[in-house]
Amino acid sequence: MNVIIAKTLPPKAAAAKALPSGVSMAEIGALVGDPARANMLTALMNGESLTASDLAWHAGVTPQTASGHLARMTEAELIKVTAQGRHRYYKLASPRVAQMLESIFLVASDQTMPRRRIPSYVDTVMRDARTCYDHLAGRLGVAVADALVQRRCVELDDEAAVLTRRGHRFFEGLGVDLEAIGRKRRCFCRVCVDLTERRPHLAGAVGAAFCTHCFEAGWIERVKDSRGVAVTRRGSAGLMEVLGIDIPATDLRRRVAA
Amino acid sequence: MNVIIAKTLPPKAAAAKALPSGVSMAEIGALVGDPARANMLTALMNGESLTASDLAWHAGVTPQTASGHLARMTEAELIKVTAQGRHRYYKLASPRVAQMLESIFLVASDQTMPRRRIPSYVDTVMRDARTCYDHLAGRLGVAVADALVQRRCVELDDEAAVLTRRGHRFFEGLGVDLEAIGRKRRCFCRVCVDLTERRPHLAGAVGAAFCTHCFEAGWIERVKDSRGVAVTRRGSAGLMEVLGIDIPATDLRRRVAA
DNA sequence: GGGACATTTCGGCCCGCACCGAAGGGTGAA
DNA sequence: TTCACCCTTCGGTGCGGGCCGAAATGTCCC
Repeated sequence: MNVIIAKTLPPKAAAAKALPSGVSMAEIGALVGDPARANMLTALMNGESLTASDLAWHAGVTPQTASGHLARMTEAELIKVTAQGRHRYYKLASPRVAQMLESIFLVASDQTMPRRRIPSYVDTVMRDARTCYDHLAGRLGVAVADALVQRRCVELDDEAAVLTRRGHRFFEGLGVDLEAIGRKRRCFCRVCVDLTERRPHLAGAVGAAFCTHCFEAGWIERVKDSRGVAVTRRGSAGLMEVLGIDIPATDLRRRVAA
Repeated sequence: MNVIIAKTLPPKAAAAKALPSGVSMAEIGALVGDPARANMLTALMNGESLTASDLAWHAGVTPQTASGHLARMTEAELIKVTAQGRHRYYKLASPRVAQMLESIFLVASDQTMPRRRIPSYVDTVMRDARTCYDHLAGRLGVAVADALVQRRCVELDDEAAVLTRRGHRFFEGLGVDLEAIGRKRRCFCRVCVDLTERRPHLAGAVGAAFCTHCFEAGWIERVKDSRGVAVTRRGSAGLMEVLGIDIPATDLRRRVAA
């Protein structure tokens, strides 16, 4: 042990002693770093629970392979499982995990944007409207955010947003229970940069509450096997009435025909 | 194209056609998923630029191995390189990347918290005060945030924060140029959950501006080979005077002795 | 009870890649 | 020019882990 040691002390040993360090971060990264697992997590990003078989299909692997992946992710507490009959339903363990995936997505989209891919039909639906774990995204999400800003219901910026007094009244008028989610007077929301639109939309508690409202009011419906959502006729009318935004009802005929 | 096809269409092919999907996310995850690279990224999380050799040391690998890692991460635009003489300085490519790493860290700390590790001296320094890419964290960061809230300079919640009018005056009194960073009247900041304290502290533009001010005023100094920062005597006095918080100057003697 | 189905465990194959030693540009100092 | 140093590329080794086939467990339904 000489002076040099202090500088050349094995970093790995040092890292092992340290708290949340590169190693633990690497474990999470490695879990997300496999295509099969990444596809599973992506499929779970809409906030729903899916069975092991569903996830195997999304990942494009056999059930036995998927089972191993799911066990590892459950062990690491990235996902949670609830047994129900002979099915086992998996979902993301927490909003924190969803937020992490979201941020990884965002970085990933930075590099993949340049090399253009052929937009598929699935992409079109996704671009129009989709859920981002618990809130709205895509053109719909951005349009809603824009309308809320224009009506002075929220003020927003690159990093965060705040619900104004007028915004409170607006959501209460819609029947959204702000007391349950919002603190005292002020109610903050997180801002989430939209992958496809490259513009901010509303996330956080308020974004989630509005999204829930849209589902409950029958304004939007989940599209099977996709993170995309379809805007119903009633939703199109409702959005126009409430926010003055013109979103045509999603044409599902091509989807249905398929 | 029949009905079955729509359901049993090879998911991998579908993913290839889709936009930012599991595959691109997996690429990023895989990069972060290696211990050596994760340690490098962790080392870069303080926002500084480091040479290839420094990073090799932090990763605990030989220079030639590190070189390969750095090339891959540069290629993926996770980091940026600037040649300077015979040195090559690497730094994180963007705040977005830093934010992603931060969120991965947060998830990673959730799982590693339960199994207690022996707190090393490095941990102690880190817990007291450190930088989180461009803003303050640790006990210092949380104390600053608390003091600002108590003085009604900011209002904050789990997701975001907003600088009040009084807060504007406070920072202007400190000589921080808010015009450069803040929009009109309102100025938002992102909130970052502290890894060690498990409580929110100030991030975003305002957090970064305050951190910069602390460095420029000589209140804090970087600790070599660590993300930790040391509070100077002047800093201790300054923080007491300005925010009324009692942070003793960091005792570096043990560090110097090493 | 028997058969279909969901899910898991086990065993073995094999590809990818992290690692290092050796060697080759490039830059700076003597 | 020569040496020292930083960083890179190349070649070969070894291990981890993702994959599937086969088979076991458990659940639902007839």
